[in-house]
Amino acid sequence: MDKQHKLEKVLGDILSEKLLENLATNGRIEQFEEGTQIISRGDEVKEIPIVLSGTAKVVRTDDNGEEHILFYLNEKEACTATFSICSKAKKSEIDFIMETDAELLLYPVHLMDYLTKEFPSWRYFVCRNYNNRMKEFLDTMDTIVFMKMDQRILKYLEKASKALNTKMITITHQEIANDLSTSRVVVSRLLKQLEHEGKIKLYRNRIELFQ
DNA sequence: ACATTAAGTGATT
DNA sequence: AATCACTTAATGT
Repeated sequence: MDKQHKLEKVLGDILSEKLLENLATNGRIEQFEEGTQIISRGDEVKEIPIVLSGTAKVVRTDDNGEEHILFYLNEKEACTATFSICSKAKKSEIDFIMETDAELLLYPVHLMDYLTKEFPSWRYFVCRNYNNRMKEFLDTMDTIVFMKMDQRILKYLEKASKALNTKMITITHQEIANDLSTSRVVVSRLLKQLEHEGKIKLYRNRIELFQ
């Protein structure tokens, strides 16, 4: 199968004919085995990778050599981090590694400005990629907030306990939810969790604070 | 006993 | 974490 057809098959529904043509002539398609690393932090990025099949991961390695996965890229996805490098030959902030055997389209970075200028569907493609990342980002934000909510509830109870000068706080889950602008269900669940941890004891309309 | 309101749960997004 | 859709438990009348 020639390059043009392969690209058309994977990206045909989001990229225009002309753009595919350009990608086919200027880019190259290459197979990589699982575990292959094609970009390392500090490398000068000359080609932007777009995943055609398989999965790649973008990781950041810290000073201790610990790998932290930033995100995975599946087919039709390109690394947003490499977009930002754009025309300027900048150094990579990340490592780019194959999570599975994968096929990539590698496109010269110095031609990207041209793509952005000439092809609306390329701009759309870039936005779409940014969007995917943003969604992921919001998801992780949610989990971060989630992890903090139980602490917020505990703090809230301690504050109430101090203010009312009693360990037995008369309050409903709904009221706590309103004050912390979350839902009653969430409060109930986290309170239950705190109860299991032995930090509080639950009653109807009352919460006893240990400690 | 019955209705009302608070709290608990599982499944989904 | 939020929301939905129930279920269950506690209380008031």
